[in-house]
Amino acid sequence: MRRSISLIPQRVSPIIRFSFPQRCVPFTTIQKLILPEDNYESTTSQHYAASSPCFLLLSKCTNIDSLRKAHGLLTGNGLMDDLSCATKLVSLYGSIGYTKDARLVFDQIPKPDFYSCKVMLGCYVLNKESLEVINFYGFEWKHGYNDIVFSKALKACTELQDLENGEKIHCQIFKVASPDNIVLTGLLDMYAKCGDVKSAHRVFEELTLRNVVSWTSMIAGYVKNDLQREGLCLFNRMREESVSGNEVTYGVLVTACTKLGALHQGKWFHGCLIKSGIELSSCLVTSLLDMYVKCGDINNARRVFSEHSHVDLVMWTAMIVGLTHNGRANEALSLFQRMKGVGIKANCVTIASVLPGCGLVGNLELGRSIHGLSIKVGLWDTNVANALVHMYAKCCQNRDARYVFEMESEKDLVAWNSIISGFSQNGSVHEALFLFHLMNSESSVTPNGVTVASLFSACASLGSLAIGSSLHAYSLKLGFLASSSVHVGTALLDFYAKCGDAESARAVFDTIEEKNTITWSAMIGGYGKQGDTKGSVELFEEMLKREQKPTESTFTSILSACSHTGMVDEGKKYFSSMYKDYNFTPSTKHYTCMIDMLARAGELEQALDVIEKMPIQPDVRCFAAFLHGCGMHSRFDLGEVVIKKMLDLHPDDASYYVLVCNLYASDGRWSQAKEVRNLMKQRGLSKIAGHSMMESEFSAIG
DNA sequence: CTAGGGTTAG
Repeated sequence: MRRSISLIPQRVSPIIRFSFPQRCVPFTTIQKLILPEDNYESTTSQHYAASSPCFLLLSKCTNIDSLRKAHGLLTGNGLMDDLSCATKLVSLYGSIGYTKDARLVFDQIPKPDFYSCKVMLGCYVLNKESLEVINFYGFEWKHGYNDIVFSKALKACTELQDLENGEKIHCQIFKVASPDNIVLTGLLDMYAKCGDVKSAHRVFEELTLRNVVSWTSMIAGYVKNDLQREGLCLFNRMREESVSGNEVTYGVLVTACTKLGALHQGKWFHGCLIKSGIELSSCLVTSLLDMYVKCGDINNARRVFSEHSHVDLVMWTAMIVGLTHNGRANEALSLFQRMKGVGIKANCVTIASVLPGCGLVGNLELGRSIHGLSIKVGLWDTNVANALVHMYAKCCQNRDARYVFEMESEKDLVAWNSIISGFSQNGSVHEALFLFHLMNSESSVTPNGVTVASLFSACASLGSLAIGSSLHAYSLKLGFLASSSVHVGTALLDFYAKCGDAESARAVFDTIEEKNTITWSAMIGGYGKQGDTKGSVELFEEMLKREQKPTESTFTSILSACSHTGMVDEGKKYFSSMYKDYNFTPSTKHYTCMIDMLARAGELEQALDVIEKMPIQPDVRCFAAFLHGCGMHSRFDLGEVVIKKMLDLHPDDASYYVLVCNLYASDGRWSQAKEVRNLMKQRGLSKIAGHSMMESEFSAIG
């Protein structure tokens, strides 16, 4: 059928016929809007007479200008009383993002029907205005419900994390309808995302028909709420019921492995994916990449990264974050530079991910330039600001940290924690404590476990038993330890251990339910610090028995414990076990322990042998340990051999000269010590004397 | 109706 302007007078258009000429609307305007003859059919609504000229006019409007023009035209001619026109207008405004205009039109409809209400709701849904969806649903909905309306309303609750309204909708669903599978899956998803896994599971169990989507949704719900093991169990059940997973399912499972640190299991899922021939979407590739890199399997991460043809921003970011988490911040930073070189533009997430790396390696220059960049291109949100605060603090730029912090209009919990933890770590312990005081007195933000964990480590470096133990009492009162969080517990344990109170440390250790390697290592180190090598060794053996995997730093703790009490044989055993059984490459720290251990025990030839044969460059601590041993055992002959070598290697570093001075002084050779001091002066070197601190006043533990 | 990367803690 030919539909053109010539048909209009013959169709149902008394209004047009009478009103347009009367109001002197230039006919050409409408002509221009309506004229194209193509695609008329495709823009018709099933609900309204396609022939309505108003509708015809509107169906040609594709941008805000033409729509506003048409809107004015219709209003001016009193055509807005027509329900179909008004509804179409609502839908069009909504489709191009003008929900406020849509609502204005909707509110002028004298008697909106079910369809027009649905269209209005659809506008909010389309533009992800979840709050409006809920408001509209709650207050204006008078026209009955159907599954689609329920689904949309539930989705809005999910996005808003609005469990309360979600529960109300749940009640309504069963009052008025027998919902279909899609509504029920939406309901399950709402509960899961709002953190109510129990209700989600109840809905899931009551489902008569479980498909991939409902299984996946339930598994994802578990994983989102940190119940990875339950998620994996459910996957087994799913397989028993012969439902096979799709790419979404595997994505969720891989994420579960990442959270568990279960590299082996994750690899197995990767294998399943390859075998099943499921195509790897970017989401899935990112999950795999994230899993490998966060589990420390950098090689496989790199393989996934380089084998994927379109590496997008999210993948780059995942890789940067993973490297940083694995103590490879420098590689992360160079990856960030490479990403810019490839022409991929960072967003807020990337910025917030790179900054911790800058703080970790103390790359203030890059940190500052990122700060500048994010201001210049407007990449700014709370997370970026918080990351900047922490970066500046880590780089000892307290003023800058404080500046960015003060500039934040709404300081959230993370903002306070960022500055407090940053100051705690850079040695500005009193500033950290002062900010904690401000946080309590001048903000509405309540501290959490992260806050006190930071402060515990601050107290540890201050050696302040008094402040630390009152903070312990405070934490008990506020319940930060009741949930037996590993983080807080380990920080507290470490605090007592570093203050030399191994007994209290052990008491805390025993209350931590889910101990991890860091917990064990801290306790092993705690015994060592107190000279209780037996305690260290026993705990280390127990750790192995419980199948807790030691890390490099666990070996540092145990080796240093052995060195304190001269347990040379045990030390040698653990050192060789470290690289033979656990495949760890010994670091300078490990070598230092060995040198210290041998030197204290008087095995100075062996110690010298270690220095000469170690595959990495010995640092100042290695030499210090050796020279200390030389002093202890009056082997100045060996000492002088090393001194010469050492000063040749590091002629400009004052700390090495100090070692030499100390050695001469320990033998009472003051004149030679003075000579070295003079040599330092000549070369323009100076060193601030180091000091250690320990509070002598002890108070009861709260 | 289900799926990817982020800031603070040991």
